[in-house]
Amino acid sequence: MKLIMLQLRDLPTPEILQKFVQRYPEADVTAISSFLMLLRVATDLSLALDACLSKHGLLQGRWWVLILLMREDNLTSTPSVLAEKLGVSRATMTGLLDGLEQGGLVKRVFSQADRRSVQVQLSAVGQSKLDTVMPDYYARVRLCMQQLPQQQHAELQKILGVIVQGMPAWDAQAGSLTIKQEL
Amino acid sequence: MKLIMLQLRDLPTPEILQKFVQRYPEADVTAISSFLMLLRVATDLSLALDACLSKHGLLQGRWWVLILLMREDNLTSTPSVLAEKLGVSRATMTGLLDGLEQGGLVKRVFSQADRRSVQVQLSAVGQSKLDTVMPDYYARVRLCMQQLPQQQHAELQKILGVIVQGMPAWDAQAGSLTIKQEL
DNA sequence: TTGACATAATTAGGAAGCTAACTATAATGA
DNA sequence: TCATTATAGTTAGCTTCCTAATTATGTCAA
Repeated sequence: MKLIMLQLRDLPTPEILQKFVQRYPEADVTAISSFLMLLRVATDLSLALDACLSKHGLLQGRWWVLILLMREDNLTSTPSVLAEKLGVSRATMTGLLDGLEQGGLVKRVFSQADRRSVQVQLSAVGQSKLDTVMPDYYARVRLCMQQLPQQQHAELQKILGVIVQGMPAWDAQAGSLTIKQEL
Repeated sequence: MKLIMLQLRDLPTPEILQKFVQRYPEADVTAISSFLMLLRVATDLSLALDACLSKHGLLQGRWWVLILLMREDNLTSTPSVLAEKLGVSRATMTGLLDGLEQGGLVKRVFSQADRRSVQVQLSAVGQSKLDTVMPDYYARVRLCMQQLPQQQHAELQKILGVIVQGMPAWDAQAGSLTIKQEL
């Protein structure tokens, strides 16, 4: 499943929200505002991240692969596991690894134990690329978050946790409510 | 600029974060955790939205266009304005409108005032499609947010506002810090 | 008036994701 | 044992985004 988030430059004004509530009474203005702001801020952050990475000649997908490899003690993993952790298809991971291998940032090593499988290894060049990019990335994350006191971070993370826990409700019950709605 | 957010299924454990901090001392674990959780929750929400819309035969891009049109008093706008508000290129908007027009959800009307311009109008079919989709969408947003008390919504929106305001720092100063870092 | 520039929309071609099909290898069980 | 099924990775073809170029029209100032 492809995940494209649009930029939503134009959040609804209170007047517009009111207009929608009049037509659709089940709308909860507060919940909708939070939902839209969340999407909006996240897409802005993701765009900023893209811009930062592109200065270093990297794309987000390939960069996350490098990070996932660096997390491993032996700097090594397999395409399937990487795809799973990154939430992309194995086909997409093949493409990401092709790009990284071409740039010499990772190396594919064929496994003796299971000849279907491939070990992907972060190369010295890849590690060195991360050593250039990560300080820049971390500095930017720190800067754009620095107005937020420690206390608020905890609050934000708590709130996000609550939303995550509420997400199963999204799939589970909304359908039946809709049916009730349409009767 | 294309905006693809990967799913980041695998947030770093405290141990892994610690490992990264040791190599990159400028890393701020709290800020990074907030940053990653924010991206993670937003992508989950966006995926859930996709799933909801696809049940109604819609894709996110086209759906947002319908909403933008419905916000207008005369249900009408132009491709340029829609592209601007949605944060996509005009070329992409052409494609979105092609799809919507093919399904009869919008109508292109050539303007007499400015013959370069096209007026895009939400059709009765399009309005009726929204009348089916929006109650379902709003019900789901309400459900997945319902564990969050009103007070927390205000807190969340305040925090997101602070982050948005901090974002210029992302582009402005990180570069110089990086240079200092690399000396 | 008309030449230069600006603007609206589209078209053409490329990037990076997806699903489905394919190849090779491994595991299972009658 | 060996046919069936499962798994790892890749390839092929599609989608929807993008940028750049194109076409048509409008604006402005010499």
